[in-house]
Amino acid sequence: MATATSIANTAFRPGKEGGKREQIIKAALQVFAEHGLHGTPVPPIADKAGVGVGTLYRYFDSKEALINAAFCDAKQRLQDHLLADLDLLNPSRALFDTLWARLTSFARKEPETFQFLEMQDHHSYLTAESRSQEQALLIPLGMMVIIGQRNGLLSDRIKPDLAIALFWGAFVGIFKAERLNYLTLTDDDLKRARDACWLAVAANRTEGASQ
Amino acid sequence: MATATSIANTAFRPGKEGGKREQIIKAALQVFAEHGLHGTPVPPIADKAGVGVGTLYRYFDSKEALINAAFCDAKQRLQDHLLADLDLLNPSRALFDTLWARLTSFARKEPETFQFLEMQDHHSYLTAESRSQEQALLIPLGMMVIIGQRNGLLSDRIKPDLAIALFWGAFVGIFKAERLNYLTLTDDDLKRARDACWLAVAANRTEGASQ
DNA sequence: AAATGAATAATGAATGTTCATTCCGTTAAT
DNA sequence: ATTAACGGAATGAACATTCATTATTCATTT
Repeated sequence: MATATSIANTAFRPGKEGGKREQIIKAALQVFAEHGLHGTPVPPIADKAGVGVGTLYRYFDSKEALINAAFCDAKQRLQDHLLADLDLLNPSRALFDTLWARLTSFARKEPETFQFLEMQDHHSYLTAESRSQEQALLIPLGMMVIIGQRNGLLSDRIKPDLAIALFWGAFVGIFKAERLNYLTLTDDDLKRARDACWLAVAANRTEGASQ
Repeated sequence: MATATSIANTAFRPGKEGGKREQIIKAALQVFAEHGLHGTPVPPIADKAGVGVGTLYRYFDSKEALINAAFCDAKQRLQDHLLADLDLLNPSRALFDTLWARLTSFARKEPETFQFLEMQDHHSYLTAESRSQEQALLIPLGMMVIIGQRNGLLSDRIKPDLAIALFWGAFVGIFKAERLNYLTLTDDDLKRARDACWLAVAANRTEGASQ
């Protein structure tokens, strides 16, 4: 057991042809998204990746390790896609629209990745390291909201974490509804949804109303 | 007189058919919510319900049947809790607040039930009948939104299904965030979140704006 | 009332299946 | 020819489900 582990760990050279690790992660993501984490056996993943089961275990110590790798990879890609070249310290309506557009294009281009990331049950699997990956997205967004509130752009009636959860939940909700065939989302629908979300979090002149 | 063994046994009142079916469904719900559908073996469910595995199979043909029963039961309870004595055909801000308050009290009183209902992976398990249960909640809500839009109370820029998905997603999102310890929700937070959601779906004078 | 036993309910060890992981014969690279 | 990568049958553990056995009920008899 210890021997196998060290072999897999020291494998800095993934065969002669790179990309196999990637293939496996990509395949894992798709199958996991479709059948759930506990729900998918390892062999189908290897199958989809076009490698043998034994090979898969050369690259990952266990199914759990594979899950964590897939999670980190997916989260990283989402972060890069969302935050690349974005000046979060200068919130504006345009910045909000950009974020929405990027979120949308991600959910459209990689629906399985998006679904995978929203699955409930990975949290029992994730290592501390995987969990911290979560923060890398949340913290910048949180700062953006704080600044937006200071600037008077965003409503300061709800705390930043809550605003993010609300917004994120709404976004996830409409794509989940589409996936389950409760509705279809046209580009126009997405724009209207975006504007509705903006109304929820933006500073609003009718605010002082008090509870 | 009976032996010591039978005395101990009769203390638990075995044999008599009491709400055993209910017990099992309730236990199943809790364990499923915690470990996921594929993730929970049947024996722990029987354990938690205080019955033997064989007994569980007296009441349910299979694990899948149990999942469906638990799902229908949970959905029914949510529906009853949300819609009881509610005049959905007369939408108003007050009605919206009532719905929110009921949703909140449900999520607070039965967090596992709420989580179970939002789990991604039941859909591959559900029978047609279980699925139709879904509609029993969605259809009345949809009607309410349609009427609200006709009345000028709700924005008609987004279609009813989308409004519901947005609102529902936001609600689920904030409770999910709380469950994962990304935030804590005070009663005040919940009211502010409610108001933010209202802004997202309510008719708004600044509407005609940008495309 | 107390006793009986046929009918019903409950049980958990036993069964066959599916899964994660390993192991070793084969293949490709140098 | 040597070494490392590969694949998939083989292995043992965990699982869903069954079934032979035990416990409980209750209508009937005494």
